[in-house]
Amino acid sequence: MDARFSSNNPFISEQEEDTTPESGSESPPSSTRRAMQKKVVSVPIKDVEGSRLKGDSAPPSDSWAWRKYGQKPIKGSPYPRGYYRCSSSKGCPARKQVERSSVDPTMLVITYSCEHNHPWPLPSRSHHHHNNSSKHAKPEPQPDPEPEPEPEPEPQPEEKFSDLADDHTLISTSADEFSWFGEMETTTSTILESPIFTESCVGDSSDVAMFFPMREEDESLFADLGELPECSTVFRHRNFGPEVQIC
DNA sequence: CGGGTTTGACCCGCGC
DNA sequence: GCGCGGGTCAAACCCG
Repeated sequence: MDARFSSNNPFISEQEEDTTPESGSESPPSSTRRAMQKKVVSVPIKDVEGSRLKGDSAPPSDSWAWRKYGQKPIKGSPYPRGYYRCSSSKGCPARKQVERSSVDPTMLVITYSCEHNHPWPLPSRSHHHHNNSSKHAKPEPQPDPEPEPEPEPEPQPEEKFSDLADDHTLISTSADEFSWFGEMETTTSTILESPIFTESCVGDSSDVAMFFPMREEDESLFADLGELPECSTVFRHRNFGPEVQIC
């Protein structure tokens, strides 16, 4: 497994493409085809640690809140695919699909989808602004009641924080995850949120409005993140520090 | 009580 | 035209 990690090349397969509006009754009569930016991120489930503990499709909850709205078994994959919608904001079109790699059960494939001109979800810090431990600040689902064949990838790790200590791993995960967002814009001193809120999807409704003021709270946000293993690690390694620019 | 997850059903697009 | 597969919604249930 080291090979995977050693592979400087992240497990991230970025690929943006315009997707026409899927079925869904969201835009029923509208023949408006919204170009959806799709990004696929693959991360070692190990990084996601909690996944196994809480559910198998528990993605590395970045700083955003996602609400699971569906799950379906995918043909060709022994694992089901979880559909998540951002619950950070009300009219957040951002969606996230989490599924396990059919080839690498140890890999978690997260597909982010966002409309070309829509507001991105914001850190759900408001949700966990008071969480300092490994409570439940994340939208992590409960134990996986799914009958997964589970090719037996990992033997039930005993170390829960060990992973957290693994910065390398985390970096590959979170960093890359956000990286794709950054690619939309500059990726120099921008953090995950910058690009996201900058142009990807922003400027729409009151939801966003409430986010702007948060700018100053960013520090607080990071403070919270500091408690979060994933985020904290990422930021630190990135040397980005608590400098977030929502817009 | 509120938020979130779960599960089944429905709908749509595409391929044959 | 039918079937398959994928995606989303909605109701019910559970947890905090």
